[in-house]
Amino acid sequence: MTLFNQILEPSALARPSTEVAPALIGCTLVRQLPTGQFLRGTIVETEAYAPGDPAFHAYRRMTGRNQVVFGAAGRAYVYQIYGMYYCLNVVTDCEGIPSAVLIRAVQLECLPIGMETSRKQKLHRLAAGPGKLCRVLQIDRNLNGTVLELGQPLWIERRQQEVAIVQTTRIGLSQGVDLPWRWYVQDCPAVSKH
DNA sequence: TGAAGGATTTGT
DNA sequence: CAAATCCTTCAC
Repeated sequence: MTLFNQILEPSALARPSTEVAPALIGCTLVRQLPTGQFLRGTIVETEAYAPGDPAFHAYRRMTGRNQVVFGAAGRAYVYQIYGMYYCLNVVTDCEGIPSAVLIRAVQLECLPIGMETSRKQKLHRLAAGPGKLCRVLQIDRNLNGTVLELGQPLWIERRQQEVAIVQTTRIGLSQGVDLPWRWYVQDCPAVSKH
């Protein structure tokens, strides 16, 4: 029996974020907790952030917070937002080119252990949004800079089936609002906003 | 050293 | 529509 699907080859992420973002739709995000428990979800919504993009944290210059997105592809960029949530990005493109893909929503495969009694929420809404996703997968700043590969706390597995993808503008921004750099699975109930 | 504001979420 | 909540960034 196969325990894991084939992980993404590193070269799949070493491309511009606007190519990687739609390519990640349908892939599986895997989180291994310190307890050893695996949490798995299908990526159903992404956004691209690229050089010259005024909405990007790396728009102006390298800082302590954003330095990981200037590095090589294949690491996690995790930052805190509004003092209480975290957002998970996948660093893409080549070293020296700030570039990342925000993972906005995943469809969880099953309810995490211990959540049965805590909340009566619909499974497909538990990770519908970048902040909710990090909350349920227990992703915080400790995972910033983590290499996304098998055996690490986070990794990504290749898409098994084709899905219908919709491309639109990004959400929640004050700048770069017209760039069509958001992708999501058509008619998917786990997407943050349809 | 301080102030402004944010790639969000939730409840009113 | 506003609060929650705190870190990052930029200005002085």
